[in-house]
Amino acid sequence: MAKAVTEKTISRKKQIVSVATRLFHEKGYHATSMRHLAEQLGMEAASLYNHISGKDELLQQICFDMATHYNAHMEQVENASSTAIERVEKLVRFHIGMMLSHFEEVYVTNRDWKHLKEPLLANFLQQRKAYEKRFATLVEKAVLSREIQAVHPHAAVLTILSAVRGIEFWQRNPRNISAEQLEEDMVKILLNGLRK
Amino acid sequence: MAKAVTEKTISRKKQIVSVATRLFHEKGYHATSMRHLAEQLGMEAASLYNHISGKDELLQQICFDMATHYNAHMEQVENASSTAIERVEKLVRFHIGMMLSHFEEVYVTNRDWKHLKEPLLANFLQQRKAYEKRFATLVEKAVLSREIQAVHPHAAVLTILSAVRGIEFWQRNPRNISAEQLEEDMVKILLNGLRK
DNA sequence: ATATTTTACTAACAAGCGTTAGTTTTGCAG
DNA sequence: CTGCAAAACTAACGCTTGTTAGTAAAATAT
Repeated sequence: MAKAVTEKTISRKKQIVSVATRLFHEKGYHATSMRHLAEQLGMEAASLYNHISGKDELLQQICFDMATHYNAHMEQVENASSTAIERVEKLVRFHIGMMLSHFEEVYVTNRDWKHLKEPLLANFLQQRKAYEKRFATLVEKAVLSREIQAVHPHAAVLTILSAVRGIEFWQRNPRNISAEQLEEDMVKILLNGLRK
Repeated sequence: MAKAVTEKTISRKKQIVSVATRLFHEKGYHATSMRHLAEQLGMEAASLYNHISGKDELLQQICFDMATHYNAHMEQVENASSTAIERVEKLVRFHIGMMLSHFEEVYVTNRDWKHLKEPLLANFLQQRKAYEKRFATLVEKAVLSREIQAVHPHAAVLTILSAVRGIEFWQRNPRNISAEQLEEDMVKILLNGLRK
């Protein structure tokens, strides 16, 4: 054999996914063409197919990478020794942190997962649903132990997850307020909103 | 003259915009083709151009309709005789109501405004920015009159607007919880979160 | 150094896109 | 009933899309 699937092969592929993430974020999945993507990488569109099977795969890589990342963190939070409300706060801060440090991937996943193709679309949706369920269970525990007020756990999760998503507006216009203050204010509103 | 621009002409155009809204919501702006849109209306793609100038115009109609709607309501709230926090609550409930009653238009506007073409894209962004500014001013007044805790007004607006956007997840899966309870829980979390 | 594999290239495909031109049908006004 | 405008049709345009085939260059292993 000539070269195992090591370093450079992988790094080239990762590079492609990385640039694709940026373009998908800027223009959206369907409005991004393989030719434009190739151009940004200094190559021809046809050459991309030496590294990936098709445009689909790029979106898959992004979305399922995120899903795996989220699930891994959820496991970690569930296994930590904390009160229920502390776990919820950890999740809130994690999601805020992801929006700040992995903005483009999160953004693309949130907006373009709809364009995944069918066996994987169902898989993705199921993972997302399961994640929200685990999140809701943690909120429910905090309600039952009277650490927070009586809200429907699903409504709380919905509110939290989407509030955090709003950081995308801040990313477009980050001058008014620092990332740290945004995080603190957002945690303040959401956690104080849940408390009694 | 044969027929003024009345009833039927307008209603046909509105019908087109209405179906386009549904398709844009389902598939996104770029993934929706004029041929598919026409098919859903029982006509040929070319016939659409007797009613609209192009695909762009459909997106414009949707986005600027929403912007006008929002601005009109903002004016109404500003002129109402209420405390600052009451105004904020009115806005929160208005946005929740819009997500529930005009879901598809709001969704498409939120996601696809990026694809507006240039003189109008700038116009839209400026309107959006101005709206957020007016919203933030109301929050700031509530902070200054000590009705709510000291948060950065922009962070609060960001949190509120995006939390409400999360109703799109509920729309996909409305069995777990009623619209009314969702609204009450969301208002509870957000308003209680703002209060001291 | 040679053999082998990986990666890039050029050229082209079939399909789909938004849109226009020209024509026929429909439907209301006089 | 006639005339005219609105709204549908067919056909086609130029262009872009994702992707494949075949080949040349580059990089690696022995």
